[in-house]
Amino acid sequence: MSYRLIVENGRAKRGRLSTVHGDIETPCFMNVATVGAIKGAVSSDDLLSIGTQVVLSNTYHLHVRTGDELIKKLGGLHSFMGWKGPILTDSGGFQVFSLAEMRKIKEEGVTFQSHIDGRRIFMGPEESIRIQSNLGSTIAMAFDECPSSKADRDYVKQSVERTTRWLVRCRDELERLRSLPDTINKEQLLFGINQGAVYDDIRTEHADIISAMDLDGYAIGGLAVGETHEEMYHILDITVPRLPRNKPVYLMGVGTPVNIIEAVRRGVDFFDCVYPSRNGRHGHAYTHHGKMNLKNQAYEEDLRPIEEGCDCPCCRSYSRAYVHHLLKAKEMLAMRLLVLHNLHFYNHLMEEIRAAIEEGNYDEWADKTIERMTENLP
RNA sequence: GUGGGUAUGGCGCAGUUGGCUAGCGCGCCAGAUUGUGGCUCUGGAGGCCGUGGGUUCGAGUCCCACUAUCCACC
Repeated sequence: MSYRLIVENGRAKRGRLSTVHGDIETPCFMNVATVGAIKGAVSSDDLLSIGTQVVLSNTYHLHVRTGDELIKKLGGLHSFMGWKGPILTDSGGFQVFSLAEMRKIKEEGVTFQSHIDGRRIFMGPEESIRIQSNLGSTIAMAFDECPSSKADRDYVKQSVERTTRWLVRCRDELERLRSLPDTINKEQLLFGINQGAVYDDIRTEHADIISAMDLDGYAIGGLAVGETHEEMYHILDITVPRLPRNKPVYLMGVGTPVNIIEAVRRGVDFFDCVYPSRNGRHGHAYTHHGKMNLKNQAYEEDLRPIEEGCDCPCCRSYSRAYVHHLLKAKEMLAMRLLVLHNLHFYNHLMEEIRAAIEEGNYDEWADKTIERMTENLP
């Protein structure tokens, strides 16, 4: 279990994280499968054909529906969903704050109501890690609080301090569980999460504190939640250099292709975002020339593939006009084809990013690619 | 044929006792969406109110005729 830096190009890193479920070439985009499935009728087999390296599932969602204990009993998440590669599980912290109602935050953890059936659930660091251990994911995320980007300074400060105390408890609990005989993944990794909203000093101080804990990786959370792109890039500029250079860095929930290219430039290794899958379900396709809305009338008679030269399962066989028709007819196949195209696009974008770093011309490649992506589509 | 009902944007409907630029849902045309509730939100286009006449300062609204359509009866 190790992260190795292969090539550096400015702050951009080309690395490899070796895990029990295989190597992850970084920078890497994790494909979001919240409840153990990519939404849009995409199977684990499909993922092999579109270059997926890592799947991301969610602690909160799997706990409130189906249940982590049942999944453990059935052999763990990997065998349950038929995916042999790495899985990262998000801790549920974000969902507790974004989905659940009537939550009460205390030092021990958070009491909230399930968005499924309204029942009261308590989740703290130990509960989150126990669930993630039951799921047997490759990488577990620390249980954190994601304060609103509009939260005032005093609140953010005390929230971040609590998140740090929760991180210590997460680490201790994972260490305890890893040594138990019936634990599914005894090599489970733990990433800590940096918070601090848009307050520079809280961000950097917190980065320093968690860096000293020698975790398997570090995430930056609480970004892309309402602040501007400039604010987000600024937080990366001041935070990433405080995190260990020889550990993977994960920017949570980000983002657009341009966001990712810019964040790699600032030293980020891991990404995840619902855009390719959610926007795919809603009719949007990502390309090297920007995002297109296939529902638009402009594509009604367009027999070209979504992107010339793309070898995804959609572009190989179907036209924009056909996808447009499927969307109008509300056929499930439209969602499936667009999600496959978008994830293929993201996964292969990361390949291009890795190649550019290896070739030593990342900045130049990034500028040129961003320019192309912000053109207006035909 | 007789009696009754209904005619308002593509579809389904609201429109007070006649009173300002005639509304709503769906659809259509666009735009948002960043650690996912197969959503949601925000804009926009589109109507000589079935036709013709009348009453009135003023008619989608009241009156007459016609046309179309629905229901019941013969």
